[in-house]
Amino acid sequence: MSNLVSGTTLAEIAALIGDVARANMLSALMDGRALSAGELAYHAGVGAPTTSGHLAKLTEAQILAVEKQGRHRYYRLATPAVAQALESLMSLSAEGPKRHRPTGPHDEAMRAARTCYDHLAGRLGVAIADSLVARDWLRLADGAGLVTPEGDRFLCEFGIDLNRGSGKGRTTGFGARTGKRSHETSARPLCRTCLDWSERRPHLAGRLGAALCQHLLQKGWIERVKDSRAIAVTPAGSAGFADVFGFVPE
Amino acid sequence: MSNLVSGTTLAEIAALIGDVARANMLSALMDGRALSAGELAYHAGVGAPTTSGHLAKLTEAQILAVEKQGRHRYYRLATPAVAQALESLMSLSAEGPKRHRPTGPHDEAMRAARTCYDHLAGRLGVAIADSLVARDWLRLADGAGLVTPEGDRFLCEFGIDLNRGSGKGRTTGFGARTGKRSHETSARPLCRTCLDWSERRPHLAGRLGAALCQHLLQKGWIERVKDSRAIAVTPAGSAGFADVFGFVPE
DNA sequence: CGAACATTTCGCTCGCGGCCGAAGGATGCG
DNA sequence: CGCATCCTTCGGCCGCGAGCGAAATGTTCG
Repeated sequence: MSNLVSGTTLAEIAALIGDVARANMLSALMDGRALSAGELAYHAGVGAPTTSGHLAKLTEAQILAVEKQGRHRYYRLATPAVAQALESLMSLSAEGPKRHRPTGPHDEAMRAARTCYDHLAGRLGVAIADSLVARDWLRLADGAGLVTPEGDRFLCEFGIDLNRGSGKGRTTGFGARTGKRSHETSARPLCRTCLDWSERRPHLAGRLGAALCQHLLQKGWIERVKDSRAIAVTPAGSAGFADVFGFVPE
Repeated sequence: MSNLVSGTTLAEIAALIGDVARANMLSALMDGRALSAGELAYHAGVGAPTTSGHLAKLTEAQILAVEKQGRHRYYRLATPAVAQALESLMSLSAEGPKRHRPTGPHDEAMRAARTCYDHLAGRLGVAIADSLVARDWLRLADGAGLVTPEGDRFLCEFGIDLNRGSGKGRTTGFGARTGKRSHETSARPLCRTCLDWSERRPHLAGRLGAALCQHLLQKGWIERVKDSRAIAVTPAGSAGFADVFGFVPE
């Protein structure tokens, strides 16, 4: 055999994700928040001891980070790169026409709108991306997005300033580090797109995606659904999306 | 438990990758070429029957595509999305400072320069990206890259026209499909970056990355190393890189 | 056609790893 | 303090699936 190193490490990391219990935990953590071991046990559908073992492995592999708070231990995805890897795996799994997924009611809510780590996904996320593109505020190509000057102006008015720290710099994290000319590097705001696993179309990720999601939550247009990654559009949001983005979010 | 669907499907796909033999096969296929079942058996380090079973599973899951040619069966990664997912998993596995990897000689060649599906990675890939950024021909931010007008001019002179089909449109594949305004969408060439698993720094992927790799091969500056994803820089390449990109490729 | 080769199917073994119950820290609260 | 809660460690059970050898299928030659 030839390249041992990449094969085994790839297998190690994938095997950690490739267990139903652990995958359920990771899915639950995909909304970017931290959950306690007990909550994760519930999501995974296994007992506490089993959960503990899984979490130890995932933490050891730096897939999760842990923060102890009193007698609870809160686990979260260690880095944005982890979220990105998980998302790309999920889009793969949607590939085959295969057997139809049961599509429970809970599932349907997720398809409509959900968070994907720090940004919006589902039909809502795709619709927002489409809207920005249709207005020529954003141009997508090759897995990346470029905010046009008009788009930048709109976002500014809307309350998002990409050139400042609105997204808290949590994303992949270059741009500031690449050269010593960080001020110049992001002269034109960029963003990353992310292939939506339910819609099979791109939605907005990266700094822009995170800033948008945060801003919409803050504006009260959308809100998190308890105990789920699903997102609900408020009445104010319905009006707002129609008015500003030109679509009615179902 | 909450979201069954995403968890189980995520686990299914990850478990397929999370086996040493299969991961080795996938790693071997990461150079974008198609390999026969026999060759894959060799790379995986297992016997022919075992290999056959693995390949059947991977094909069934649409991770691989198969093409029969005579008495051989050639397998390749089914889509660019698969390559992207694998790459993101590999960058994850490099995260931990953990135990030092053995770093065999073969491995060292891969770290110096290798192909990553359809583009260049390793120190060479990173150096090219750095060079383009340093000359302000390319700006990186947020996992995406933007070719500046000067950069576009340089690439054109160099023999790469991003606005035409130099990359054969094999990448993630938006841009042409998103709106009906494909001609306008790529008014300013974009590209995707890819976090190098050995260097922990971004290199160029997407259309630009693929076009560059292809062009450098064609120019004879680099060539594939037999039976490996490693890439060797030719004498012509050494001179060329120093001349055009301003660095000596070791 | 028959020999050589590539790949698959079948039947089997065996070891890794997920799972739980019980017991052992750790932390908070009255 | 003493009890309740949250989490972990330990020991043991058990099933899934990777692996191989032998034989079947298919394909290219001479």
